[in-house]
Amino acid sequence: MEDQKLELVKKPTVNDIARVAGVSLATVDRVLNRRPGVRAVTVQKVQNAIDELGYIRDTAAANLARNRVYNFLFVLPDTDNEFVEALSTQIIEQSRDQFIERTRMTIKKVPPFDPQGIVEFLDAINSRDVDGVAVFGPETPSVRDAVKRVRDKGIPVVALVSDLPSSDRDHFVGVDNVSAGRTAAQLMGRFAHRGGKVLVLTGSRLARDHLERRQGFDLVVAEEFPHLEVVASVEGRDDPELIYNMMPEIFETYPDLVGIYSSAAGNAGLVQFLSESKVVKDLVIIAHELTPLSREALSRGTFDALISQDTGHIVRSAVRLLRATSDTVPFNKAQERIRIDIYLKENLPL
Amino acid sequence: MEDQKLELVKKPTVNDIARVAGVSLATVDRVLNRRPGVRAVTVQKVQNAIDELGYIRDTAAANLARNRVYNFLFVLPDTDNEFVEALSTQIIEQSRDQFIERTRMTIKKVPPFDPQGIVEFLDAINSRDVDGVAVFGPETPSVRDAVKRVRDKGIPVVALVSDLPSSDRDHFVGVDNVSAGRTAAQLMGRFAHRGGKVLVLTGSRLARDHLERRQGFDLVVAEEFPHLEVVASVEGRDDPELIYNMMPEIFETYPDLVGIYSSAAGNAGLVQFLSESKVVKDLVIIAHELTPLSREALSRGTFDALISQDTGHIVRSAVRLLRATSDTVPFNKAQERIRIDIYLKENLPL
DNA sequence: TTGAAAGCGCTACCAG
DNA sequence: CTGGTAGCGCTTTCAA
Repeated sequence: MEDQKLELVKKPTVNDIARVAGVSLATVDRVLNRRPGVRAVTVQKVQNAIDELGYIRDTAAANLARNRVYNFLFVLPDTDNEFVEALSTQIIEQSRDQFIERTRMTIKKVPPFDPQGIVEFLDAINSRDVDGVAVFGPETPSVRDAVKRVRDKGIPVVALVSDLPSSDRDHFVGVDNVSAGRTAAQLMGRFAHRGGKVLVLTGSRLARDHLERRQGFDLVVAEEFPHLEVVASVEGRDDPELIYNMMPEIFETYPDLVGIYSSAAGNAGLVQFLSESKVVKDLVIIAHELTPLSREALSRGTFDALISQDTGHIVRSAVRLLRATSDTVPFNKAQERIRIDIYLKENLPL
Repeated sequence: MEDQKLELVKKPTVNDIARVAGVSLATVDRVLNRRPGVRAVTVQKVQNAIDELGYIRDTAAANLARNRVYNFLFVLPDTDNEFVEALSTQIIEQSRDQFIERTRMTIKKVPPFDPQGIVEFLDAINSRDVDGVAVFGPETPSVRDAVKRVRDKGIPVVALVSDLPSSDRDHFVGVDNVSAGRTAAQLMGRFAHRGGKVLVLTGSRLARDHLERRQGFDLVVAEEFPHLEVVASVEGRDDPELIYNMMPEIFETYPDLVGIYSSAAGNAGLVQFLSESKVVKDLVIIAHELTPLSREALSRGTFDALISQDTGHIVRSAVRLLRATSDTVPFNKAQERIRIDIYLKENLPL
C-alpha cells in the first residue's frame, strides 16, 4: 500500500535503474540511448530494471544535459497569398516561444508550382544542421523522391497542409481535404435555396489539396442536392488578378449561377469583382481559410461561410510532431488532429 | 556581428547574470525569485544585468532543480451527462502525459445545481497541497465569494466552460456562449426553409452558459430571420428522462414547430422521443457538444448541426493557464482561445 | 566493456 | 545581507 503510493508519487530515475540493475549510471545511459559497447547480458539486466520500475525518461532533464537544440526547417511556396502568409506569420511569432523550448525554426520559400525548386532545396539539406523539415508542396514524383532522400538521411519530414502520402513522410499536418470539400458542399446545398448551377474555383491541378476538395464537393452535391449542378471547374492559380479577369466571362457563360465554391486562394480577385458588379447578387459563396480579407467578406455578407484550418495549430503541431519523431517518443494523436473549422460571421474568433 | 549571432544562438543563464552583475549565483537566484534579504543596490545591479542580457528563465531547469510538482484540482458537477463525462475522460487520459510533465490532476465531483456543495469544497482547499483549481459551476454569489477566498489563499483559479467573471477568477477557459447561441441561430435560420416556431431547450436558470446561449440565439433570430419565431424556452435540467417526458406536451402546444435548439445537455431524451414519434419530422435540430450520442444523431440526420467545444483543448488549456499563473509567466493567448466548433456530418473528426 | 566524475541551468541550504 | 556548494535527472568525457 505504502509502496504503491510512493511509486505513484515519485517516478523512477536513472539512478534507480542503476541501483536495481547493479551497474553504473553510464551503462544505464548507454542502454537507454542504444549506444554500443555493452554486453548483451548487461543490456538485459538494465532492460529488466527499466521494465520492472516502469521507467519514463525525463526529456526536459535530458535536453538540459545534452544542451540539445532542435533546428527545424519550414519549406513554403513563395507566393503572396494570405494563407501562406498566415502560416509564415505563425512560424515567426511562435519562434520566440519555441526558442525558449530549445527549438529554432527557419522558413525557406521556394517558387510556387515548381517541383524542381523544392527538390533542389531538399537535396541540399544536411543532417548536421537540420533536425526536421516541414514541407508544403505539390505531390509530384520528383518531390516525393526528394522527400524520401531527406528521410534516408535520418531527418524527419512532415507534410504541411497538402499531403504527400506516397513520399513516406513521417506525418501529415493538415485537414482531410476530401472532407473539407464535402463540408463545403453540405453548406452550399443547405444555404442555396433556389436551384441552379454552382461554380468551383480551384487553384492548380498539381495541388493535391485542391483536387481533393473538388472531389469531395462533387460527391456530396451529386448525392444530396439534386437541385444543384456543379459546372466545369475553373483554375485560378491562386492569383487574384487572374481570377478577377476571368469572372466576367464566367458569368456570361453561366448567367444562372447560384453559388461559388472558392476552394483555393486568390479570394481578393473574387471579392473585388463581386463588389464592383451590379448584376451579380444573391449568390451563396463558400471560401477557404480565415484571413483578414475573407473575414471582412464574411462579416459583410459577401461570403456566406468559410472552411478553414487553424494555422497556429498547424505550426505547433508540426513542431511537436517533428520533435517527437526526432526523439522517437510517442505523441498525443487527438491533439495533433487538425480540425476542419467552419466559420459563420457569428463564430469568428475575436 | 559575431556577437549578435552568438546572442541569438545561446541564451544567457544565471551564471552570465552573476558574472555581469559581479555577485554570486545565490544572490541572482534571490533577486530572480523575489526573495528577501538583498540590499536595494544589489537588487538593482542584478536587475540591470538581467535587462541588459535579455535573460529568460529556463523553466524546465528550474522545475528540475526544485523538484516541483503541480497539483491541480478539477471541480465538476456530479452528473452523468455526456459532456461532463467527456471532460472527465480527458482529464484522466491526459493525466498520464501530464504526470511526465510534473503535473498531477485530481477530479472532484460536487452535486450539480448545488452552489453550497461547491462552496464547502472550495473552502476546504489548502494551498499546501493544491497549486491550482479549475471550476465548472454556477455563478451564484456564494460560489463567487468562495472562488475569491481560494484566490486570496494564493491559489490560481480558472473558470471552466461557464464563466465566473464576478469572481475575479484568473482566467476563463471556454467559449463565448452568446456567440455560440448566435451561431446556432444563424444555422437554424439558414437551414429552416419554411417559416414557423422554434423551441429552445435549456438546462438551468442558474447556469450562465445556458442563459448566454439563449440570449445570443434570440438576438440573431430576431434580427435576421423574421420567418422564425422563438417560443418560451423549456428547462430540461440536463435530464434526458425529464426531457423525454416533456416532449409530447410541447408538440401539443406547438404543432407547427419547425426547429429545436437544444442548448444544454440531456439530448438522449430528445433523440429517443424523435425516434419513437411518427408525427414529428422535417424538424431542423441544432444541439450542443460532440458526444457519442450526438455524433450518432448527426450522422443519421436526426440532428442537422452541432455547436461544440473541444474538451481535450479545454483541459490542456486549463492546465497550461494554471501553470502559467502559478509561475507568473506569460502564455500564448491565441493558443488558449477555445473555438466555437461547428460540426456537420461531413466534418466529424475520425 | 564498464565506471567515476563533471556539468547542463537553476534552487536551496548552510556558513559567515 | 551574501556566497559557497550540493543536487535535481540526465549525458558525456576520460580512464580504467
